[in-house]
Formats: sequence, structure tokens, C-alpha cells
Amino acid sequence: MNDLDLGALIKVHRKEAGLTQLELANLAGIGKTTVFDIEKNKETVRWSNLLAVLEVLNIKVEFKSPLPK
Amino acid sequence: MNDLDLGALIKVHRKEAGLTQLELANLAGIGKTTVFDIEKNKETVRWSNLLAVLEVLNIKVEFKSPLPK
DNA sequence: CATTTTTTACCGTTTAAGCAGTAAATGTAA
DNA sequence: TTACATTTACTGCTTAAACGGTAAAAAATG
Repeated sequence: MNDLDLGALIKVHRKEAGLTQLELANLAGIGKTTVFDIEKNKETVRWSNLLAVLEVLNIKVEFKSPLPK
Repeated sequence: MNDLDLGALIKVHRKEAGLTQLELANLAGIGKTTVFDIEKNKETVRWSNLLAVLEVLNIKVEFKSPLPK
């Protein structure tokens, strides 16, 4: 209902960077299991862990609101 | 280094919606403590809890990558 | 084909997020 | 000012996320 598949987006970028799940986990400073969970769209992961992965893969996060600044 | 203050963004939108932290927590189906933590930029909160708050406040999340689709 | 790598999956253990309750501090309104 | 509402802060408990280890599928490589 949100965007289509954040897990898939991350996976594509990981592959593009030539990284395995384990390598990405080490670079992000998190466990391999968590990387696996994130790519499987498990949403109960920590925001900080998701952020760490996104940073390694150079994916920016933007929050769009209907409110003017 | 990311965006400036997601907590503040959420707080502004919460106020705009005329909600207290407790009301927002109930609407999002999470605890009041977590709403407080989120507005204080605690990044170890669950991604699902952050999503729930954003959804109530009608704030969209976008992931921007340098990769073409 | 066989071999290696990677992914998926499950299992204990540890750790801390989540939570309600409470209370104090801050803010707001009468 | 007083009274009420809200936020901030702390406490203890419960629960599950995070984790490494292991192993079995699945993919990739020779």
C-alpha cells in the first residue's frame, strides 16, 4: 500500500553494488539476518538498521507532506 | 546528516492535525512512549511504528536512488 | 556435470524496544 | 494566580528484534 517493495529496491541496489547480504551487513554494521529480513520486507526491523543499509547503498529518504513549509 | 529532524516534522504535522501525543499514539496503534521517542529522533524505534505514525499524519516516504529504474 | 557461492531458513541466547503507570515539569487557558 | 492539559522523564516488566551459528535450498561459476 506504500511503495512497491522496499526490500526489492534494496536488493537491486545491493546487487548493483556487487555486494552479498553478508558484505552489506558488515558494511552497515548489522547482522546478516537483519539484511535478509529487510529484503523480505519485514517491517518490524529497527529504523536505525534500515537507515544504515540505505546509507551504504546511497539511497536517500524523503518525507513528503501535503503541508507547505 | 540525513534530513533535518524527522521528529520535528512529525511534531509539526501532529499539531497541524490537532492531536496530542497520546491521541496520535492511539490512532497509530502504538504506545505514547514511542511517539515521544520518535519526536525526539530516537532512531532505534521500529520501522513499522514509524510507518504507522507517518500514515496517520499523511506523510509519504520516498526512496531516491541514483540508479535509473 | 561438479564445485563454490549465496541465499533462505531455523534455532537458542541476549539485549533492548515497547509499553502502561506514574509523576514531575512545562504549557495553556480561565 | 489557579486549574487543567500536555509533554517530558523515569521505572519495571514483557516481548520480540537482533544476532551468530548452523544447515539446507538455490544460484552462480568452472
